[in-house]
Amino acid sequence: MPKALPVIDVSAPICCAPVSAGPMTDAAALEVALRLKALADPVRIKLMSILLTAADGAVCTCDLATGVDLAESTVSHHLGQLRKAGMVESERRGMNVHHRARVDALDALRLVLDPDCCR
Amino acid sequence: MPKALPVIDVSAPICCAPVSAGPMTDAAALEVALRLKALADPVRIKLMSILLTAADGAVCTCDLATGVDLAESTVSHHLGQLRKAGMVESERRGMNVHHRARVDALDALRLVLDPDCCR
DNA sequence: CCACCTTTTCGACATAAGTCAAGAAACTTG
DNA sequence: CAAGTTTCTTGACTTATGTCGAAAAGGTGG
Repeated sequence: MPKALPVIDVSAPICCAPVSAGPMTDAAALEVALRLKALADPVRIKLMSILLTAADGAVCTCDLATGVDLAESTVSHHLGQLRKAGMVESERRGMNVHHRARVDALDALRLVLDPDCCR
Repeated sequence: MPKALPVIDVSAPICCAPVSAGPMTDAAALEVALRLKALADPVRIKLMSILLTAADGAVCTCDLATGVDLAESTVSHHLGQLRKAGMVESERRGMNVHHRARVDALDALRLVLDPDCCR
């Protein structure tokens, strides 16, 4: 997998380089791929699902760990991936850290994947 | 990465299990993740981009290899991944094989990722 | 049937990625 | 400050993945 290193700030919402606006540059393709990779894991999809459907939209790490039935260190790792890709934001509340899904990032990603985006 | 094997027929368009329709089952999350994983690679994103913007919508393997500047065996591998995930369909035309993007699959995936899908 | 072209399959290799346990870090409360 | 709780980091391990070259498979035309 010898691939260019992810030196990109991928935590900001995707600017604009839809897959259907002409053949993509390598840089644009990498940017999109990095965000997709952050979501391309069953555990992380389930985490997003839990966050998106949570009552007040925010859930602490330990509850997420219970939700996906994995070690907390593993969940922390996955949350780090999602945060690095801008899909989740985290905020400390007392002893706990509450996480919430960034709907804007999800929307931006969906737009980039829209085949009709630029027609 | 000890994960359940992808024994799922992932080449059919996603049925319906949006991330925002309540906490996902493991099976649903896996199904979505497998399709995302197929797209979560810079080369494959660029291939999709080329296919989506091609004049008649279909491109042969060798032209795709030129487009991404990789060995044809590598491109064939990536196309296999995309095909297995239902993102591309391929058809033999004489000596060449022409590939085209499956817009329906892309649309289905975007719908599943829609936070407002079930509200 | 044979020479040639395109595509896929197969090995082999290097790198990336998911998982956990153990320990460090951040915070609260007595 | 000390004890307890939650979270993150680190290290180690196993498995998955992207890449290529070589060879096989599929198709065309003399």
